[in-house]
Amino acid sequence: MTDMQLDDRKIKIMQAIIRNYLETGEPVGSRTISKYTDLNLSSATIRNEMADLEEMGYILQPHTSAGRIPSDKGYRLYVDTMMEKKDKELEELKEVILEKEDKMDNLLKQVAKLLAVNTNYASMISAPAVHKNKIKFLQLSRVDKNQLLAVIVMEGNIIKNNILPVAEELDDETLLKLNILLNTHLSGLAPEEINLPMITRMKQQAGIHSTIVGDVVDALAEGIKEEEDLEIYTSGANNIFRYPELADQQKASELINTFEEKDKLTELVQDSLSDNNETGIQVYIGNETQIQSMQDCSVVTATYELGEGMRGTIGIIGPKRMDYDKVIGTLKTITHQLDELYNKKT
Amino acid sequence: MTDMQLDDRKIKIMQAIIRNYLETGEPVGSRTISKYTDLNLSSATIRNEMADLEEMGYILQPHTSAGRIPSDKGYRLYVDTMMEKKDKELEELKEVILEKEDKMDNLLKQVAKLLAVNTNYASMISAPAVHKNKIKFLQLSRVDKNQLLAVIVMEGNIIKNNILPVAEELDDETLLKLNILLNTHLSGLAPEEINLPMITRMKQQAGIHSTIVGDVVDALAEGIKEEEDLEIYTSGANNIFRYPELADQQKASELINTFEEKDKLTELVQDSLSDNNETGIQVYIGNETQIQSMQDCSVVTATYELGEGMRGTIGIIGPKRMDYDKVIGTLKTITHQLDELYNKKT
DNA sequence: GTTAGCACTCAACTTACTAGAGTGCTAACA
DNA sequence: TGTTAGCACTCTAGTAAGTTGAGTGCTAAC
Repeated sequence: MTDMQLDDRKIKIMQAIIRNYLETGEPVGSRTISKYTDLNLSSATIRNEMADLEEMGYILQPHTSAGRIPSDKGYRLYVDTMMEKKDKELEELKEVILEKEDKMDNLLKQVAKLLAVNTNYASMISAPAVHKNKIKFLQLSRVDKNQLLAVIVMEGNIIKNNILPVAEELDDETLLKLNILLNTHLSGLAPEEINLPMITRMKQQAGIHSTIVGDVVDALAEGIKEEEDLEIYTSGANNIFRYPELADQQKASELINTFEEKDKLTELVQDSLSDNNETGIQVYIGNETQIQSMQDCSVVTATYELGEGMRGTIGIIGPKRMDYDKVIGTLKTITHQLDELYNKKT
Repeated sequence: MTDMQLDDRKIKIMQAIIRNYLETGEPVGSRTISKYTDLNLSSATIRNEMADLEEMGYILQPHTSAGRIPSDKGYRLYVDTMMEKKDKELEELKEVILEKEDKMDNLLKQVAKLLAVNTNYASMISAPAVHKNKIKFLQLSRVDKNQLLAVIVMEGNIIKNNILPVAEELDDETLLKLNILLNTHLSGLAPEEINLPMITRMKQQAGIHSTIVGDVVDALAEGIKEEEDLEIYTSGANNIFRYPELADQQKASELINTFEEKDKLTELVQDSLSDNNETGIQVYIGNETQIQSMQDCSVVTATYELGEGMRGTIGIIGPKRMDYDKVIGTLKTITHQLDELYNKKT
């Protein structure tokens, strides 16, 4: 009972079950395996082994007289230890992505779409978070009598704008002074390095215009906060209809909703960003995501990095029987491409 | 045959059929109508009338022994002539929207969501197109040795940024001069008013820095172009699962795809913007949209206007048997709210 | 340890039947 | 002439019963 071992034969059978199920989506029976593998065993023997595997929790039966399907534990085994890595089709995507947009959000949308189309699963991508990113340059300009424009350029040329209302009209000279003040104090810093004493000092130096300094700092803070509930783009939601196990009305509706609302996806992205394994790739099977509506899905995420401190997440959402090999390969490719793209541009 | 008239009684019956069908979504039979109306007619008489209405094309039978459902022509009749206008529930939404975000895209997303939640249909909203909008203010600043930042502020405080690479480093004075040059020539103009002679003149005045002037103009042009393939936000896509007539896999998949891809929606928005009827409200029933995947849907659109020349479209997408009264009411409310919001903010 | 054989199970499909809602038509009525 | 009662007919949706086939577990023999 408890001393059962995952010996070599069991592993081979397990592999055969999963491979077959990934392809067909149907429960697989003993007879199929008996032919599918090179073990030359009869279906009866396979049946015995399968009974063991079931007891061990790697496979389960939808109903008494059906074949077996992998359990979450079974998929996990497969992903962790049994998958073949293939490092091909790097080339295929190469050109597509490189010619792309310079605007960040368009690029991300394109990538999401590219992924969805290539894999036939749904995809998501989170905009890189910039909280560790440094301020490169600040500028206040007068838009009209009682409005100032504050432009903040961060490392990696991420730009934030804010319109600030002002009570008194400022002359050019004051504006210039304020700009110099702000830049000498703030540029080169990451937002999290800006502390209260620093702000107080700046306000002192700004004299009667201290409120403006306050406003600029607020604008900065807001820019950061905005970045923190990260922007997520999704694509290929309708791909879920390709997989009967996800396509019934109830599930489809909930899934579509999850893609649209995005707040659940944010959790997922946060999680994936925080967990630092060496490859940057993570696989969530079924309930491992903690997202109710994704019980019957698997999610594969990868972290990409543009320069220092700017990390985002790409993810593929599909049925549990997704083609993990291919998905992981594709994600690796794309993250490499993004790296390359960034290095070329700066 | 051909001399059949839509007399009073037929209209009343027609109305009863549609009302009933809007509520239930089931084909309605003669007996139901005979009770539903105050006409005090037997089901047999109603049957005769219904046969007429069918011949005239206002209703149809899904199959021989079922009741009747309205045809597109029937819905059209209803929307054009028979609908009760109700101008209520203006109040209910009032507060929700006013406290909202200052960032345009967030506002639009919120509005889309508000609509979807309130109506239980899918919604879309297009960002206001700015092509007629005037340039308020331009500014070039030096980010580092070989990069300039061009900020363009348009009327209504719409801001565009562009990073320009430059070959030679510019000193502060030249930069100031260029800024003055650009602002004196361009501010106050709508992008379409900027013509070639004007550009040439500016380049002349800029002397050796004429390439920069060219770059700025390009950046402007690009900003406009970007605005022209209009941004559209959607919400409530999963609401389609509430209506069995849209919820089967095939249709749902296509619809979800249409919402996601958005290019088809763009056509719709274009159309709705170009057609100027006095109310700004338009109803597309079934094939009137020309969008294949929306054959079984109706779309109601409304145009909103923020200041001069900045018009966008809001739309509700639902089943043909949508509650047209309510939808039109809600759209009117929202467009008013948007107007108000704009007036308050400027 | 492996396998052939057999009884058993159960979802999925087919077929036949029933109920009920609705129609069109005819004939009678006011 | 318009309205209505009545009736035969149609067609979907739902139910029940039977059939098929893939698959299992178990036993006994190799």
